Amino acid sequence: MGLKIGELAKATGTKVETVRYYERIGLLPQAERTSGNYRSYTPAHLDHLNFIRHARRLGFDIADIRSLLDLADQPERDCADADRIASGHLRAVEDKIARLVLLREELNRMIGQCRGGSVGNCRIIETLADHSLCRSDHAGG
Amino acid sequence: MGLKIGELAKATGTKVETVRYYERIGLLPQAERTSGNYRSYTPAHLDHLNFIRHARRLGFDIADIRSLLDLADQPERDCADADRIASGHLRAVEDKIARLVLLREELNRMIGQCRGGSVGNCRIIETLADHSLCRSDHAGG
DNA sequence: ATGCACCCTGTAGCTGCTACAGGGTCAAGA
DNA sequence: TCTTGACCCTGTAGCAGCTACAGGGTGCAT
Repeated sequence: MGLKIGELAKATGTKVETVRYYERIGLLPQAERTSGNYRSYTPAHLDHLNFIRHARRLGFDIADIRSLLDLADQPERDCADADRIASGHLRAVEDKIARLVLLREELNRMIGQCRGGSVGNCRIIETLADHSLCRSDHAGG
Repeated sequence: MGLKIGELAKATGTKVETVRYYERIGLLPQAERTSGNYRSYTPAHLDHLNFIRHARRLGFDIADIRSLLDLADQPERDCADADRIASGHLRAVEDKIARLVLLREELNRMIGQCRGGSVGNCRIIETLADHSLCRSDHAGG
């Protein structure tokens, strides 16, 4: 009657192993078993897993998803908790972007200085080997 | 005479365990040992580790750093190899930024729709639970 | 009876470290 | 000489979030 794990996986764009993993870590509730010991999933499981997958695609980590699922189960609770989790994640994403943008600039600078030729006078290798750059984070602050 | 591991670590802003890890995976050449079985590092090790740390700070992975170190050891080789590695990494960084920017927008939209109140009508939770969004990547492409 | 697609459990691997446990070494001080 | 304490050693397990086996069982069709 219920969905088999492969069907659930296909319906949500998840790998079978990942579904089992979510169950093992307690993110997805245990499924009933058939007489042959196959997992048998309900539409509620489908919703649950869709929620998880969507949150994962948005970059939420497992701990956050646990909290969000908890909240989703208690409709009377204050939305502020969900807001806090999402905003915290947004800030983390913004931080990551900022760090990557700096990185991109530094890489661009490095690559832009490479005028071809042999490794012996390659600016890329030189930059990486440069002593004065090696601990700029420590020297600077 | 040479540097002890703690001294090398301090001089490069690395943890002692990390230095041992780099040696174990063959990224940093083995050090001589003292009579008491302590590792004894040379200035060449210091240069080598500084190179590694700088490349790591720029986000290069271990495999790339291995290649870059290889290149740095062969000054007669064509710089294009170094350029290829660096440019490939740059592209990966740009990809990551692009994906995170999309993520940021989606998170912003989601959070912006939250008008407070109870979880029961929280747009954040609703968005995550929304079926139509759950496999948009499949549906759309 | 046989083949095949699917399911099961358990465990190891991925990246780049980090953090122990349980010991040994070495220089300084009492 | 003994002891303290900072350092060093090896080996192994843990983090996140899966992924990929090995080695077996189930269920349906032929």
